[in-house]
Amino acid sequence: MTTILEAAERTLSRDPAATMEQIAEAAGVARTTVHRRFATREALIDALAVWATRQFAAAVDAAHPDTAPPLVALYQTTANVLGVKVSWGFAMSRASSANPEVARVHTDVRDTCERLFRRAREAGVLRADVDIPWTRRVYYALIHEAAQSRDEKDTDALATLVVDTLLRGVGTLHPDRL
Amino acid sequence: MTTILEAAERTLSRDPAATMEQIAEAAGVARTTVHRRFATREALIDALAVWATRQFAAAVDAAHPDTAPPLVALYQTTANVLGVKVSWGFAMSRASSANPEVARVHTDVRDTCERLFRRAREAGVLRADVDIPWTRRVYYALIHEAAQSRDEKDTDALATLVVDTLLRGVGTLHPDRL
DNA sequence: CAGACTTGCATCATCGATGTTGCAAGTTGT
DNA sequence: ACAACTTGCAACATCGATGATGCAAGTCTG
Repeated sequence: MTTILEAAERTLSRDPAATMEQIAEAAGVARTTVHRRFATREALIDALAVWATRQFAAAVDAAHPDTAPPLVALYQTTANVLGVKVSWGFAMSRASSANPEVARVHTDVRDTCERLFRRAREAGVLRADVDIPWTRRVYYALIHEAAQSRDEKDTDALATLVVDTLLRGVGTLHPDRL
Repeated sequence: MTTILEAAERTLSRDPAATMEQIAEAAGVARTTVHRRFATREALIDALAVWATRQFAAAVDAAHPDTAPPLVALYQTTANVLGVKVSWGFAMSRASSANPEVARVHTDVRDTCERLFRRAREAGVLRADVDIPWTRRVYYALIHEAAQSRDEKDTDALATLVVDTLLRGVGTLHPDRL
């Protein structure tokens, strides 16, 4: 059951157009067996998205993004999300899914994320002039990029790298002086 | 001729799995006409990639990334590349193309980019401890993200945003103090 | 105007992926 | 050992996309 979902994730993250045959092969079962559990290809991808999205929601939740101090929350959320994203990269990329539960979680997380950044800005962690939606998009992009280096570093190191890069950038210029 | 390529870009950037039919429709011609110019779908995408890649190479070249002062080169390259990427986003995403010319340009640009960042680091524009490949990946991701906001801002404003975010991040923390 | 060329349209063949079903063999639980 | 369930396999039907072709109508050029 989850064997097939894991195989689908592995296969589809390499090639989003992979066939049911390839997925079945990766799972070590016959194609008809896959079809017995998931009537259509769409149903399979949907189930995959739901499965990963629940873990995503749990990961965000566990970081207390609305209550912990902004910097702590940011780091913790990043680490938790990276943990999920490394294993479920394809499934999590299906943010604009037809499935209402999946769509809901993603917009909720997006809102939570922007709330967190607003708190961070008010706390003086972010500069007063930064644009919140842009900040969120950059943050997502950094997480995505970091998740591609699954093999090189562990989740905590990656989270540090992401937060560090997001807050300080890579330059030497002092924030007040540019 | 370029009409079809432009239509293909428009259509495929919205849906990478779009059919020849949809592309033809977007170009305002019959599907058979498309097939007369481009024998196969693959050939069409290849031609599209080549076309965009040449503009990409020219855009990078025009910014003198190897000779201008690092910060100037970085800004100029960003602006030029954004100009191309906004119009040819799909075609430029085909970096790992089977076509040797396309592949060549992309690896060349990648190298040029890392050289530029190394120069910037030596000039003290980047911190001494930053990882060059990671910096480049973040830079690419920022450009990609900025290119999605085609409508909201002009290329120059986007380039400023990208370079600014890359160098300073969004936080208040002083680089030396974290 | 005449010839060369391009286009649209209708048609056809092919192919790969999807989804279904029946059956035999194997596994699991009692 | 027996019943219920699951799996693999083979076969089949269907569908959409791709690619090819012939022909008639239109455009452009000399």
